[in-house]
Amino acid sequence: MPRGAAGADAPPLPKRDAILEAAAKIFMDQGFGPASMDEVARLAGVSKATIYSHFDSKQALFGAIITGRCTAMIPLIEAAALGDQPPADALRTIGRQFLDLLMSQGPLALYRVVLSEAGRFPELGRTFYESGPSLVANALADYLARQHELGVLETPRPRVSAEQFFGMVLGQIHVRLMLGISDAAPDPAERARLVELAVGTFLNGVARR
Amino acid sequence: MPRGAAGADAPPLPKRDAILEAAAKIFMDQGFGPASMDEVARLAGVSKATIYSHFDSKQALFGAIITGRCTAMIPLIEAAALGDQPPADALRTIGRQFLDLLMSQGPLALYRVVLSEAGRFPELGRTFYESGPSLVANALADYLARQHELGVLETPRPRVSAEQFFGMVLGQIHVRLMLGISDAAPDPAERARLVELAVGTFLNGVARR
DNA sequence: GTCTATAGATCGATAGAC
DNA sequence: GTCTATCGATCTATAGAC
Repeated sequence: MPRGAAGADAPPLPKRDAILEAAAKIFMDQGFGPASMDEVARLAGVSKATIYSHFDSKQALFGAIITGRCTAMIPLIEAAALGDQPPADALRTIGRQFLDLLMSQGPLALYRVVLSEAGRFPELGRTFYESGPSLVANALADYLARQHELGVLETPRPRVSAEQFFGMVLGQIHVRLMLGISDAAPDPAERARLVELAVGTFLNGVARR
Repeated sequence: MPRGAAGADAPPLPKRDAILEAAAKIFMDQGFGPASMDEVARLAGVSKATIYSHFDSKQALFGAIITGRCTAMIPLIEAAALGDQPPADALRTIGRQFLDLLMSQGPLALYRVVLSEAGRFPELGRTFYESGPSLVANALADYLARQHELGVLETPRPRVSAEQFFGMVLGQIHVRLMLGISDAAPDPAERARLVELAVGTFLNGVARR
């Protein structure tokens, strides 16, 4: 793997970048098994031998692509700083961001591919989980722990409560989307109503009395 | 497909049954793509030509297997009759059953396979959803609608509330299991605590005041 | 580094004998 | 119905020329 980390901007290895871009598209569209190196070569405009001069194997190329996509999710999630907003505002904000993120094409396709290959590439499952679901749950858990200490909310197990809140917001939407059920995606207005209902029920449920 | 529906008991076609059993094991273990008809034939103790005399194609065999497994989930779910139990009991019961079902090997492997092939076999996604997640959500939604009419709970959108309750119970457990995260499965005592916490928060949240 | 050409293996599906 | 044997297509990976 020459040139481990290139400069900030930099198109220093045009063919290598072309391979990465083509492989990303094909792996994300088709998954590991059905994707063929011939097709990657054709889309990248290089020969198959060139691919194998940059990457050891199909598995290595796949791993590089998917790991990159997983870590690319991290900034999307870390942007959600809850600070010391009132609980209703904080939950509404992060709930809405969470729902929008989970319904967007990129993370959805990435989750699909990682799931399909979690057996063959166990470390990818952990990388995905820690770059996505775990990170967002930790962000909310930190907020809930603070509100618990402040005496505002009754959340003695903040990480569990955080997961339960996100589970509430999501309901079965993600399952329907993953299964390809038609009309599975609620429009923005309905999404707002779902988040509002979840926030209301959750806050009622964990309010200090 | 000879002998559309056999008699009640009946091992009338031993080779056909051997094929179905072997194919079920291999498809559930490996998924559609990686599974090979040679391996099915070997495990079933027949030749490949015999398989093709009973089933038109690999796709047809796969569809028969998966559809059968999906509809086999139905009795497991319809057993959950909530009747007119008090809300805390009803939610505790169905929440615990739901969590145990989602964590068991059979449905977990089936969900994994259906997800992987939802692109190739769109109708399987719908069959799975309607035999499993939708059925269990409807069962709880019916109960919540009744309690709403009785003035016990404030659940004007019972189907949404049902999905939100199940999402709460599950948290990120299913995601971790599907991704192969080690130590993803809570033991029975922790499972009981998680359900208890979800029931408490949810009922507090939707209680009529 | 990059190409063309191909080795070597696997797989779905079928032909033809019994 | 069931078998053996095989076709034809596809795939990963590499050898060898430039």
